[in-house]
Amino acid sequence: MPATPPTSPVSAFDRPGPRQHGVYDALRAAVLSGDMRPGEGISETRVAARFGVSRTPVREAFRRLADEGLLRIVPQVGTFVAPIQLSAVADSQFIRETLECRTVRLAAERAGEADVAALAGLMDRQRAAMASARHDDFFALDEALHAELIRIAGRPAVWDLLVTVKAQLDRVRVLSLHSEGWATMILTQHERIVDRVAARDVAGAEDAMREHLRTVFAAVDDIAQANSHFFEK
Amino acid sequence: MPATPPTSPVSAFDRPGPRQHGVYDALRAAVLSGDMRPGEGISETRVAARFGVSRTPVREAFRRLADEGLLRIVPQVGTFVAPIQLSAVADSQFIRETLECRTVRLAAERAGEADVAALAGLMDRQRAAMASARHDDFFALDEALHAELIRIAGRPAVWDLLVTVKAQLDRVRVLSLHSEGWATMILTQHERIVDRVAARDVAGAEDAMREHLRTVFAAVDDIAQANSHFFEK
DNA sequence: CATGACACACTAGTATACAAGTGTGCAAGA
DNA sequence: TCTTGCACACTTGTATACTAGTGTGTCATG
Repeated sequence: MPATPPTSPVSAFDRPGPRQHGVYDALRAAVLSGDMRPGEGISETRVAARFGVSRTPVREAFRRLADEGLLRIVPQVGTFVAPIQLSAVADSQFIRETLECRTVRLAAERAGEADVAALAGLMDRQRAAMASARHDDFFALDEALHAELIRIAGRPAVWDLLVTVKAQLDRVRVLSLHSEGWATMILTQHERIVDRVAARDVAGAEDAMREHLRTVFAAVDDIAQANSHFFEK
Repeated sequence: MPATPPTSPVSAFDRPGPRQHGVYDALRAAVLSGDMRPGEGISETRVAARFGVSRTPVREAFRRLADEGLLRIVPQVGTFVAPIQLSAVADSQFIRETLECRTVRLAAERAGEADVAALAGLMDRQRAAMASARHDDFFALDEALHAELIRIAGRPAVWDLLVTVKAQLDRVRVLSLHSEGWATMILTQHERIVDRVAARDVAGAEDAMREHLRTVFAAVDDIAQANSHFFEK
C-alpha cells in the first residue's frame, strides 16, 4: 500500500515545501502528457539546472518515477523516458478493471442520498464541460467521478493505488485523438454507471463499469499501431 | 505498476551491487519480521554507519520504504518504523482478496496439465515442510503457491503489485502465534484451492480462495488486541 | 577512403559538507 | 521545588565534490 500517493492531500501540510515534490510533479506530468516522449533521454544534471536545484532532489524524483515505471535508469549511461509496454498497459487495465468493478458494486450497495447527489453534481459539471469544450476540465471530472465512486465504496486507499497503476493507461490515452463522438460516449457511459448506482443495482453497476473501462481499453491496439515507435514489445 | 519488485530474488551480489539494494532488503526484512518494532526511531546516520556506507544510499532505501508505508519520515525530526494501521491492513486485505479471487478464477480456467503438476509439487513440499516443522520453508512455500496461481492466470504483474500491498498484512502475521492447528488449517485450505483449480471449478476455486484469505484476516483483530501498543487507530 | 584506437565528455553512484529546523536537558532564577 | 529559557546535539533536506564506467567523436594509420 503506497503511503504517499503521487498526489497526496497531506503533503501540502508537510513542514517545509520539499523541492523534490515540485520536480516530481512536473516530470510526471511531462511524461504522462507526452511532452517528454518515450525513449527520450534526460539527465539529472540538466533537469537540476532547469529547475534551479541540485542533483539530490532531482535524483529522488527520478527514482520514484522509475519505481512507477515511467523512467528507466541505466547506471553509468543515462535515464530515459520508459517506452510504453503493451504488456504493462494490459496489466494496468486488468488491475483497474478488477478493483473498480468490485468497488462500484460496493458503491451501489452503500450509496446514500448525499452520495447520489454528489454523483449527480459531478455529472452536471461533466455535461457543462463538454458543452463548452473544456477538455481538461472534462478529463479532471472523469477522474473525479471514478474517485468519488471508490470513496462511496468506502475504500479511498484503492484510488490512491489506482492513481499509480493507471499511469501506464494514461500515457496511452493522451495519444488518442479525442473526437467529439468519443467524449459523448464516455459521458453516456458515466450516466449509465451513476444511474445504476443510484438505483442500487449492484450487478448493473458492475456491468456498466466493465463496459466503460473496456471501451477505453479497446482503442489501445489501434493507438499502438499508429504510434508504434513509442511502444515496446 | 512497480517496475522493481520489492524483493529481488538474489540481489546480494549482482554486478557492482548497488549498495542501496542491500540496505533496502535488510531494513525491509527487519521491519516485516518485527526485529524493528513499530514506533522505533532510526536515523540515516546510524544506519549508514552500521552498513559502512554514506547517507545517500541509506536515504534512497528510506524513501522507498516510506513509499511502501513501512517507515514514516518526519522532516527535521526523524524517521520511525510506521505503526501498523488497522485501516491500512484492511485495505491490503481488500485489495489482495479482490485481485486473488479474480486471478484464481482465471487460473482454474487456464490451468494445463503442467500447471496442475506444478501445484501438486508445491503441495507435496508444503506437507513435507509441515511434517518436519520447518516453518520458514512452509511460509516461503505458501508465498510460492499464491505466486504460482497468479502466474498460471497469466498475470505475473499482479503478484509483483501484491508483494508490496501485502506488506501491511505480513507485519500482522508475524505477530500471530503459529499453533500446530493453524498450519494444518492453512494446508487444508491450500489443498482445497488446488483441488478446485485442478477440477477447473472456477466458482469453487474462488470460494476456496476467499475463505482462505478471510481466515487469515479473521485473526487480525485478536492480534491487534494483544499487541495494541504496535497499532494505531 | 576505410578502419581502429584513444581521449574526452557525460552519465549515474557515492561520499561529504553545509543549512534549516526540532526536541531535550540542564541551568538559572523565583 | 517548580518554572522558564536557552544552548546544544541531532534530525532530515539540500548542495557540492569525487569515483567508476560508458558512448562517441576524432585523429592517426593502413
